Amino acid sequence: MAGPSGIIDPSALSVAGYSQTYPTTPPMSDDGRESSQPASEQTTKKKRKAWGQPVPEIKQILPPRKRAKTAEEKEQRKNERILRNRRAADKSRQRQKAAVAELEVRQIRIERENAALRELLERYQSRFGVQADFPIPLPAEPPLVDLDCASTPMDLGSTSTPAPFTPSSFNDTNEAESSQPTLVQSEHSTPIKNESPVLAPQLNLIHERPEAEQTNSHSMTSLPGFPNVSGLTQYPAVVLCDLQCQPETWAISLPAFPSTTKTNLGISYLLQVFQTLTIFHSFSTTTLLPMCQLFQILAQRLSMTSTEQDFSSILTNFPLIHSLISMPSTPTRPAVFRMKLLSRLLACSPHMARLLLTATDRALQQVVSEEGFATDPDRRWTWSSLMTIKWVILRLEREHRKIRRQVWESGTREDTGVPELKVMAGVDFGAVARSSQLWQGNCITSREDGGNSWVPAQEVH
DNA sequence: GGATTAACCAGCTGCTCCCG
DNA sequence: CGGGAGCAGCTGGTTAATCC
Repeated sequence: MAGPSGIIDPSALSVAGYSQTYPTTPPMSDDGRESSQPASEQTTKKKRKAWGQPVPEIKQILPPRKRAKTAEEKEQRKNERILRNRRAADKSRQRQKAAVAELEVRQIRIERENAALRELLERYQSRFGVQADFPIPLPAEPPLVDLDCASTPMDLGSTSTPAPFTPSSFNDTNEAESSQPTLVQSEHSTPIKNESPVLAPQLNLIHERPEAEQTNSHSMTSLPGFPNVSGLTQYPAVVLCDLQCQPETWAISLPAFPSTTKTNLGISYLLQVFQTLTIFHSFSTTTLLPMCQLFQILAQRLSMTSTEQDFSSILTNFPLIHSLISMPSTPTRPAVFRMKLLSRLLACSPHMARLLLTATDRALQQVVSEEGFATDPDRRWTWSSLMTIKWVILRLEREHRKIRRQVWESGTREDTGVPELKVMAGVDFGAVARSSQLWQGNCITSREDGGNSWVPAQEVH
């Protein structure tokens, strides 16, 4: 066998390893099958040698690439070739087995991951309900793609299950265009619903249409962490008014295979399914779970009982909050700053402004302390964005205090309604007014207790 | 010295044989 | 009968030998 340097390793050519396997006498002469062949057949069809023929011992080592001249050298080349070929065939089959084993392991792994993701999806659907046009997953036990039989991956999609997952939906240009973020102000009548492609349609908990509220009213209130208290418990959901996105943006369905192709599509199909599930899994872990966590915090009336744990969660999920409030411009859309979303977020809790300001400060420290701040345009944008958020929080909190004061004063006068103040653009007057009414009792109680548990954020800072 | 030729080589695969 | 293993043939790349 020729090594890397082209020198034949005599030990590699040794037939000692085969001496026990091969009989000393060729079986060809023993079984007589060779001799029983007609002469004409032997001449027309080349007869293979008997199985396990011994290879003669290598007498001399021929230099590599040196042409065999004599018959003896040619015979030796032939024998060397036989030995090399035996090893090569063995190696090839080992590789083949390893490849099959790897595919089997991969299949098991994908199936397990698929099951886990299905379970996760079911949990989300049981929590947030199922939207009619949201993709329905494949059956819990999808039929395995049998490459040997006539069934093709296409058959999987031809079941009665509607709208299976397909990554191809991500490539739908129309949908992609329709989901382009466009707005800054989060008004109801604006296409703001398209602004947050990072959010799943399952998060469309509170609809602005009464009928939609009725149909989905169970989704949020059925959660253990979302007590069914009208008013305050809706604020986290109200925040979501900004976050709604078109369900079709997230229509995930499995790729449609050309019906004519039947070979090797099973593995390709599995890989695509795996890719889709990975995308969904990433989305779940990076966005859905943090969002869910945030909403639970907001729903648990952190207004009066803000804890270190709440702050820790806000801090942990601050990048997500940041990305929802402020998005840099892209070649396809201008920069977005969701002022109204921030206003609604602050209206969720009297502590929210303080928590957000602290989280913003920490984020600012982190951005500035990292190396390359001055040269990295992305980091500079983050810094300016955080500074903007900080300034807006302070401005909004000032406006919110005006509104709260107005609400409380009108409440003490037992007026029938709260006259709308002239407030800064971007302030969600309604959300702040409603939250103020809800907190009023608690704050009064706190004051009566002689405590000073609630202090407006701006007074804290 | 460049072009051509043929041996060499590795890898793969269908066929066949052998064995448990 | 299924699986392991060897043989033969094929393919594509490399390289020594040969020719002009």
